[in-house]
Amino acid sequence: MSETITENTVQAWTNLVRAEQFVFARVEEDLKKAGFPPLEWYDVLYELDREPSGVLPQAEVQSRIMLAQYNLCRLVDRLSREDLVLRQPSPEDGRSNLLVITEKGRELRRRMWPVYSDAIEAHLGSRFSPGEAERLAQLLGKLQTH
Amino acid sequence: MSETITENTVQAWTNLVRAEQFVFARVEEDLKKAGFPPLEWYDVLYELDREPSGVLPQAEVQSRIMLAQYNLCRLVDRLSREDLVLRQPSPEDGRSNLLVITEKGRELRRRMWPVYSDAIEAHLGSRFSPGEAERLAQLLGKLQTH
DNA sequence: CGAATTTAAATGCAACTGCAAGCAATCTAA
DNA sequence: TTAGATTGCTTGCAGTTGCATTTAAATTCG
Repeated sequence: MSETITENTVQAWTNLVRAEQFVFARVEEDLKKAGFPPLEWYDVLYELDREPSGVLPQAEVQSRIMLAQYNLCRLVDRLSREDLVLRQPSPEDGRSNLLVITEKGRELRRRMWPVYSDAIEAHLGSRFSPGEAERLAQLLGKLQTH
Repeated sequence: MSETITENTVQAWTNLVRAEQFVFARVEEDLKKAGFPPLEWYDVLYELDREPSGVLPQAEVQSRIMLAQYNLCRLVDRLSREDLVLRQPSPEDGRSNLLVITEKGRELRRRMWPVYSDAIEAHLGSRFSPGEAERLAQLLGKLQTH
């Protein structure tokens, strides 16, 4: 038997999907216009750059950003082809890769951030009061755990 | 010069993207497990099915669901290959297609809905009180206009 | 120990997407 | 009216994704 579902829930679902697509597309568009790569590149560079060592196991990166294993594998192919990241065999675990951010990778991330943050502000932040943004973040936070 | 951006805004952005990906993936997974096609198929069938006539111009469908023109074109290829939708030349405008939902298309949409709504309830609705769902929908609604 | 399982990563294939270009019908404005 | 722009749709190509499978290393457990 099918569970009951309220109109509010359906509306929240619909708006969640639409709002995300809408805002995401605009933010990526702004980055692209500025000559930058897609956001998933930023996500990987960000995770590595905020490690003081600049190193993380590939599997750890995968668990932090939301990307299937084979997709991260191929994203790392692209990143290392551009010398933004190095892929090294782990000395501790023969199955594992270590990803190392390069200076070029750190610099790209650094240059992307002003454009990225402006885009977030323009397409999301500017539409909310501080209290609303906080409340939205808090409500959305409830959706991200099993 | 780069605009200022607040921590709350960044958090709202991050949670928006993560929550949407997280919930969307789970809802699609449930549909797939039940042997159903991707959600975009539902979106098209839904727009047509709720028209009493079951007919809409392709361009009108495109403006209602969020899909690039060439992607809708190819989605309609797939839908019509499965006899869920018919693509007819418009008698009014020689450039335009009319999309017509078939009985098979209506029936598929009807069968998908219980699985779909259960998934929305399980992955989104059940995590909120009615007031929270309403508030979330309202906040997200502010993001969907130019 | 050592066979069976699990984990990390990579890859061939088919399907899907984005981009740029194309075609044809319609609209616009001199 | 008619040249030029716009609109609706399609398509070739290159790049990306999902799925299923493979390889190799590490872990589990009888």
